[in-house]
Amino acid sequence: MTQSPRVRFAPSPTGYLHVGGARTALFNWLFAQHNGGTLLLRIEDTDVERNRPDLVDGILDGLKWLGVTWDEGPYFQSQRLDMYRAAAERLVAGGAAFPCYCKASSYAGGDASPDKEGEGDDEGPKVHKALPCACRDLSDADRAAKGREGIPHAIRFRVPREGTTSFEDAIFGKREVQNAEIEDFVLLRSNALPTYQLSVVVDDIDMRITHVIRGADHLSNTPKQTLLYQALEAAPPIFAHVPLILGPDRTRLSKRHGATGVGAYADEGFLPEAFRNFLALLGWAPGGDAEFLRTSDLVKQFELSGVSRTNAVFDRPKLEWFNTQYLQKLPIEELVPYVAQQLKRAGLWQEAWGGAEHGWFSHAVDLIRARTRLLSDFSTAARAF
RNA sequence: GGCGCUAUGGUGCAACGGUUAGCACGCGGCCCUUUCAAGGCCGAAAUACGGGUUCGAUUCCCGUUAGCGCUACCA
Repeated sequence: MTQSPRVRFAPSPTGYLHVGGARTALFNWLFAQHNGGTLLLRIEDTDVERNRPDLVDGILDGLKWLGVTWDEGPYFQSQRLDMYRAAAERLVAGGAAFPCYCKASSYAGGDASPDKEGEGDDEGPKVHKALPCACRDLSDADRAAKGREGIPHAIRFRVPREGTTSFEDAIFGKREVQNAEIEDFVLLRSNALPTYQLSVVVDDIDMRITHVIRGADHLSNTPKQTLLYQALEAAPPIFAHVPLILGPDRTRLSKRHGATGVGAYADEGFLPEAFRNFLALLGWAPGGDAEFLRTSDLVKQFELSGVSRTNAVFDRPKLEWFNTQYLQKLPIEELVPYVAQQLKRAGLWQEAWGGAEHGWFSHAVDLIRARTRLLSDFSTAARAF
């Protein structure tokens, strides 16, 4: 029986809501809207080092500006720690995970670069080979001894040494990897805080998520999560990894590329709907040549099958073109509120324009819009009055 | 280094074995306009490379190259 889908957007508060996150949020929202599903918002704040609680409001504001509304949450992983610890204990008890007493910096089980000895691996971590550390096969007595010594430990997943793990991705198709390629990843850090792999799976199971729509940077780690679903005896959701958004130099979009937080676009005077239209077309197409798609069209036509597998470059000129189009074509009564808001922010607003002179005001907006590209252009024009 | 993903003009997409390879942004030119935008018309510009499979490959397979991702007690 197919019940209505449940999806989630799960940002971590380590920065503002950037363009890539905004598009992931938009796709989740469009998917939920199109299918009559539910969108939950979950804050993944388990990394105490990088986590900045003060950034959460900014992310929520960004989503609100974007027009991405959620039905449940926000949930905070930092308030659900007991659940992750219980899951980790369950896995250890069942033999699917084990305590690891290695120091974080000297763990020998990763499969990172086994490059040549001698050449300056300066501050670089130890050379790794895909071999499990000894902790994996410690006897109960040895573990008890380590425990008595008070040696801190992390909990690692016991990845099968043989066989393969596979999952189905709605965008990339069937994926299969050799288990031997997967290291015994950490579930619970020695400070008892969960890693992404553990918390994301525990939450997605608990929150009954049916479709995990997220950035393709998570594609390679999905087998680990598949293994966790199996160990936790839960059915995995349908995964849908969307390609990444790159800067003009084809590297991952970052602060170096200028404004990457959606708040900056709001400040500059972009219309949310134009931004949505532009963003939706970065990695997705309805199948034909149609481009000017109002949000209602986007909702109507959005399908995971139309999502591309190729990374896309963020093209600002095109975003500006979309904005100009919306500025010209939006029904005047839809545009006026945005202009009013813009003028208020610029301190140029006059109360009468919202009351007695409303008719005149909207007529003026209609005349001026023809030569504007950004909402902020109205401020420039308004100073003339 | 290992593993994986991807590959159509500068950019975003369409074409999911058979098209003169289409649309849009941007760029150039012309028209319109007192000017600037918007709009209209025209133009330059692409299937990364090499092998296969096939009557026929942008499309399917293999290799090369390039880019990206993962390989953290980040997410």
